[in-house]
Amino acid sequence: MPELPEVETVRRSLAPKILRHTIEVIDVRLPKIIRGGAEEFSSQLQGKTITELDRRGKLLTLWLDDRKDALLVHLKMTGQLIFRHTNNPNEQVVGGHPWPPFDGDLPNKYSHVIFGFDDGGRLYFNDLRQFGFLQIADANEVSRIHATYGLEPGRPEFTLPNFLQILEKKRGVLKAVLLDQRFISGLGNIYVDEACFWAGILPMRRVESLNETERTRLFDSIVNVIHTAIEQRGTTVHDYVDADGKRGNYSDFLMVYGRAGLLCLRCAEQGKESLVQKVKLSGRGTHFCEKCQF
DNA sequence: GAGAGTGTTGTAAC
DNA sequence: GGTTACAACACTCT
Repeated sequence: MPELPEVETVRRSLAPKILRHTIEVIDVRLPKIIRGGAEEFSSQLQGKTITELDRRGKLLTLWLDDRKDALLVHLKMTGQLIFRHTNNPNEQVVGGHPWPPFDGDLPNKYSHVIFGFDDGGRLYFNDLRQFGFLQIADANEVSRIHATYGLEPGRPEFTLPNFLQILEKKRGVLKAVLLDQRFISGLGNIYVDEACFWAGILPMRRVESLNETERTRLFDSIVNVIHTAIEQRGTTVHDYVDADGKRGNYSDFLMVYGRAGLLCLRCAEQGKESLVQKVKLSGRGTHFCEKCQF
């Protein structure tokens, strides 16, 4: 599940490969993946150079040429952006470069959009569940979309005072609040559960019931979880890989997510015994330890 | 082999 | 405004 650390890892691994390179060929194999129509999409991208690679929350923004338009990419649940240099001599040559692309396992049946770059590089947008999308937007539209995203861990504005200030206005179940991208952007199911664990707070608590100490612990936990997860190049549960096709290592650091029925590691460390619980909250599988989260 | 579970986001309905 | 349900989808697990 690509959340902030995964999308950031894709951004970092992809940037050196495509920045200042020009898109020569676009192959849209599943038109419904393109928001706003596949025909215009291809004609608008043809011959454009990627000049900047931004991220807002879980949304990637690939700026084109003079920053007038951008290519937006959302990976949703199972999307991948994998880059390869072609090495198959039997490929047909189109526009001075081999086409169609083929490199070992790619493209596969989930490769819905393929970009061919001027240096022979290939960018594959794969998506098993087809929830992700690609979209061309002009600078105004990009600003409007970016503005819908809330305070973001890792950015300078993500300070304790700012966090406390916006939390003050929120009501409802903590899990739902933390998943709300308009409030805090970038957290998904995995990191919400992990942050709540580190903060020692139950995700089913209502935010209005949290005291200042708990709110501060929550802030610190979000910062630490996201920071460490980026350091570890994200979490791979099923499908997530970076632009090199590599898996993320934060899977080894998970304390509650995916550990239902297993011993709580923090309790075990303190000589206590408790099993990680799993319930459904806000429509999502929610993991916690009932002994060390309150 | 049927059915549930997996989770992001937008939308509808309460 | 919070909350729930559901839709998009395909694969894995029970």
